[in-house]
Amino acid sequence: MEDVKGCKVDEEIININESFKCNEEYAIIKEDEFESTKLEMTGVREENMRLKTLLQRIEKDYKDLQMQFMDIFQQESKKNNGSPISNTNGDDQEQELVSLRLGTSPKETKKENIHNLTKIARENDVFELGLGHNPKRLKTDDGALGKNSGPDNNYVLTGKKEENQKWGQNKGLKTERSGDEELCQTSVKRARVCVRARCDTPTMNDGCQWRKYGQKIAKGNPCPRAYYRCTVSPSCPVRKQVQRCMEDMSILITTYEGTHNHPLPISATAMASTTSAAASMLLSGSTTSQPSPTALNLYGGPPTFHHSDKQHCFLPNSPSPTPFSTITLDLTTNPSTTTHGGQEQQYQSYLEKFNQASSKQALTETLTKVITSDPSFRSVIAAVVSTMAANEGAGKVKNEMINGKVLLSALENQEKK
DNA sequence: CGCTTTTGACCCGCGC
DNA sequence: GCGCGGGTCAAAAGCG
Repeated sequence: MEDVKGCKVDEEIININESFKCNEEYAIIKEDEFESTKLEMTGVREENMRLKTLLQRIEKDYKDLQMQFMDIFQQESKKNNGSPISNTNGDDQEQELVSLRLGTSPKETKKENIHNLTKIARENDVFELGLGHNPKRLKTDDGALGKNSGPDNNYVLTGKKEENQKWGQNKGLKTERSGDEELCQTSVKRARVCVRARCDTPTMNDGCQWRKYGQKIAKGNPCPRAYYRCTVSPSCPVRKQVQRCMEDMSILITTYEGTHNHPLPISATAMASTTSAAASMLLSGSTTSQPSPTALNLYGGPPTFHHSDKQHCFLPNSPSPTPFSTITLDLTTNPSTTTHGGQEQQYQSYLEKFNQASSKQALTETLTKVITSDPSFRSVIAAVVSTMAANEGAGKVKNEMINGKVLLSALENQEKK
């Protein structure tokens, strides 16, 4: 009996010893992991510091440019005060001002622009989150990029007409605005950003919330065209149209129009900033009086320009000129391109390629304007940096670092040029 | 119950 | 003036 008990005790001792050994080994492994994580974190921290420094430099440059612009603007104002301002000059000036801000309507008064610039300068100290979002716009029209349908919209329109003004083609709608404003309205070039991407789902997940409000079978394409509204904010004028490409059903063509008048979730910022930048490039880069569709192939090769071909982009294909300018961002030629999974990376790569493509088109000037004036770019960086600050996990930090790196390298490249 | 989607009707501009 | 096509509305249906 005693022997049996002794055996059991021995067995238990052996078991305990073994488990102790296991724990010891486990502890050693964990310690190694901890050490390597610590090293990784140190690296990430160093990278973080480097990026912060770079960001500060960019911000400083931005401020300098802002100051220079303000100086020039003030000098111009003084000149104009000395002599009677002709309408043409005034308009030119407005246009110039407008071209320095993404999504700003020429209808904004000079005073408002000064006000906005001052605000931008002030905001340099505090980053704002949210892309393509510009709640501070005071008097804007709605619909195309840079427009807002807020309560201070001074259109006197009702129901459908108002709706048409927001999204439609603005065909001869009569408003009670002054002649001056009407003149501006007719000269406004509206931008639509058409994104072509391979996608096997009904819509591309761009991070934003959309509500479907209509569907139509468009002539020449058996696939129905779906109409979506942004539902993040009830007053948001942004809409998108989604349709499958007739030639390649795996390609989804998404056309965005309008600017979000509310903060966007971070997941939506990549697409919002890209479409915003693309639209800005189109609006300020185009010198033709007639809006001409432009296509950018973002995955290498020379950028493909094509005309308003409904096979590629289902935009209004009436032969008469419309107030819309169109830029097509083609994501379809990259063999690795798929939606979902690596969507975030895709957008980031997309941003980088967008920069490259832009330079290829000798639009560096425009892009520089975008970089220096576009709150969206600042917001992208802001979003990345604040996420880095907020996220404690090393993995998340690393991901955001990658995102930040892509954006910052794009900015660096642009600066070098 | 509230939100979203569906879908036929409607409006509007344009060409003939 | 009429028909066509694009875009939107809004009631009904669907869904969680």
